[in-house]
Amino acid sequence: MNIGEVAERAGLPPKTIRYYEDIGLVKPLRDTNGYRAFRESDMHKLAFLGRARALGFSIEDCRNLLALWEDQHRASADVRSIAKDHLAQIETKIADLQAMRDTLSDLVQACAGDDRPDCPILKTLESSA
Amino acid sequence: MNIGEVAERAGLPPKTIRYYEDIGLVKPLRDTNGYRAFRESDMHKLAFLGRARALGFSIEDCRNLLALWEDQHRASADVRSIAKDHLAQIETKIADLQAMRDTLSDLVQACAGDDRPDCPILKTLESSA
DNA sequence: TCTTGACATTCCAGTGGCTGGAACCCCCAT
DNA sequence: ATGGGGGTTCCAGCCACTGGAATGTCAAGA
Repeated sequence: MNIGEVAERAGLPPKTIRYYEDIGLVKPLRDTNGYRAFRESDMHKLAFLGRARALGFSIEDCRNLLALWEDQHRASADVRSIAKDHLAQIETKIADLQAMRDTLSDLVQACAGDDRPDCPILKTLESSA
Repeated sequence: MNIGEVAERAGLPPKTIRYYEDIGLVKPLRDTNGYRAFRESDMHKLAFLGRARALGFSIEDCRNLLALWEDQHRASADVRSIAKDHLAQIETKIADLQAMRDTLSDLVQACAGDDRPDCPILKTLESSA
């Protein structure tokens, strides 16, 4: 399988796949012409990576998840722990963003948005958000 | 005012302030010894930037907000428009993160997290999230 | 006066996770 | 032979810093 087909099937851009090889996440074989030759197993790994990345896992998390996935003797606790940590980070991010949103939303509400210079948004940025 | 004091008062690391000068957001004077000499006005700009960044505005947004702030004849509509666009992006990010959180939360719930290899998290990553 | 230590300076490199682009090679159909 | 659509490599850039090295400056204490 060439990179184009894998890209199609895994739903990842070829560039990303090359990058993943670069950083050692997949190790496709090579045809005599130098083209990457992906096995089914490479495809599955890439699809796995695509899904993990879509859930926001970092590349390093993905690397670890992949290793656990391939390890028959893994403990599900290890997987769960990675996911839980990640979940906590996401919760934090959501909370941060919600705080921003609330503030911003108030400010946008309060601003007339006309052609006059008077602006509560700038006033707030000027001194204490 | 030296960079250390400004950093303290504006709540930004010295490195960040140097960076902001690099990209032209502030233009402090220089003492004869080569040290940056910040005026009160530089300090206020930096504090403004710190608050805008804390609300998640991009550097380019900050640049524009700063220009509007300094423009006596600005229209508040221009400020509001930047804030509204940014707000919309934040809403999108929140929604994305919430979707991730929901999925992850379900998966973490479903995973026993013991020493056995059976793991619904990996199963999901293996085929369709 | 000398030294120490806390400041300051510049410049280069790295972070994460790609993405764009240039310059080139390969293969198949016309 | 030619054209087009693959593939390859490598280098650079994105964003917003951050770390670190090598060096310079200043004020206070022995």
